[in-house]
Amino acid sequence: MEVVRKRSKKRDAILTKIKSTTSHPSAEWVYRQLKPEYPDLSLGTVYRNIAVLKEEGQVITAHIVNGQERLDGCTHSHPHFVCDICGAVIDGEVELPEVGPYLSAGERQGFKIERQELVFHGKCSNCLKAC
Amino acid sequence: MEVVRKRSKKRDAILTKIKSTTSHPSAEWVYRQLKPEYPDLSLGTVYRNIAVLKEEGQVITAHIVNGQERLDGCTHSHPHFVCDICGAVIDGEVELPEVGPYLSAGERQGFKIERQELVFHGKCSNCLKAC
DNA sequence: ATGACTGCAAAGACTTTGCATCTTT
DNA sequence: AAAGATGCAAAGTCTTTGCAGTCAT
Repeated sequence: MEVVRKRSKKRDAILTKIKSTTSHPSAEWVYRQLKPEYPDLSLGTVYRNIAVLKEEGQVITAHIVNGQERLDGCTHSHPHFVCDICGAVIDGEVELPEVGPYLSAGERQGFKIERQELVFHGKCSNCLKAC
Repeated sequence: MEVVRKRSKKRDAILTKIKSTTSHPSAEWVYRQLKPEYPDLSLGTVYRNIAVLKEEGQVITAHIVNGQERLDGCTHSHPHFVCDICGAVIDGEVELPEVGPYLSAGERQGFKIERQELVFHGKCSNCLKAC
C-alpha cells in the first residue's frame, strides 16, 4: 500500500533550509541550523526527512565527502567542485558533457544510464591561499 | 620525518588482489578473499594497507556505494557505471570529456581542479533482466 | 636494534531504527 | 479514529586506532 504523506512543519523547514543554501550541507548542519527554532528537533527526524525528500526527488546527494553525505536542493544535474582540503562543495558553473556517447557506451555494455554525476576534485580558493 | 616503508607480504597480497579484479571491491571483499590464504589476516590490516596504497597512488576510490568505499586498482582516470539496484561498479568503456572547459571554469571560480570523477548511475544488465 | 607492520578489540563517525507518543487528515 | 511524523536512545555499518607483540632492514 502506497504511503500517503502528511504535512509536517519540520519537513517543510528542512527542505526550505536545504534549498536556501548553496553550501551543500550535511544532515548535521541542517540539524544545527534548525535546532534554535525547533528546540525539540532530533537528528533522527532530519535523517528521516532527508530520506523522504530524496525519495520525492526534491533533494539529491551532491557528493560524499569524508564519509559524510552532502545534500543539494538544486536537483537538476550539474557538476560539483570538491575541495580535498576543507571539504567544501561548490557548484561548477559549467554544463555537463553530452550524454549521447555515454548512453551508447552504456547500451553497448548492457547498462542503462539514468543519471550522470560529474565531480572535480582539487583546491578551493581559500585553501589555495592558505597553502 | 618521512616514513620509510618496509616490505609486507600482506600489503603485496592486498594490492595484487585489488589489481587482479575489475569488480571494484570493498575492503571487506579483499579481506574475505585473502583470509583463506592468510588465516591471521585482520580487517584492520586491510584498511590500514588500503590507506597506504591510496597514499602511494597505487589504488584509488572508484566510488562510494551504499556508504561503502569501492576500490580500483586501475588508477588512470576513467568513468564508472554504478548499478543502483545491486551496487555493481563497472568500468565505462569511454573516454572522459575534455577537461579544458572545466579547468577554465574552475579557474574562473578560483578553484584549482586536480582530478575528475565521472560516474553514471542506472541499471546493470543483470538487474535489467530481473526487472 | 630500530621502526614499521600486525592482530585484536575497542572506539569513532555517521546513519538507521524500534517504540511510545504526538499530529495531521 | 487511522496512519504518518517525531523524540529519544539504542543499534547498525563501515572505518579507524591504541597497544603489545612481530617482522623487515
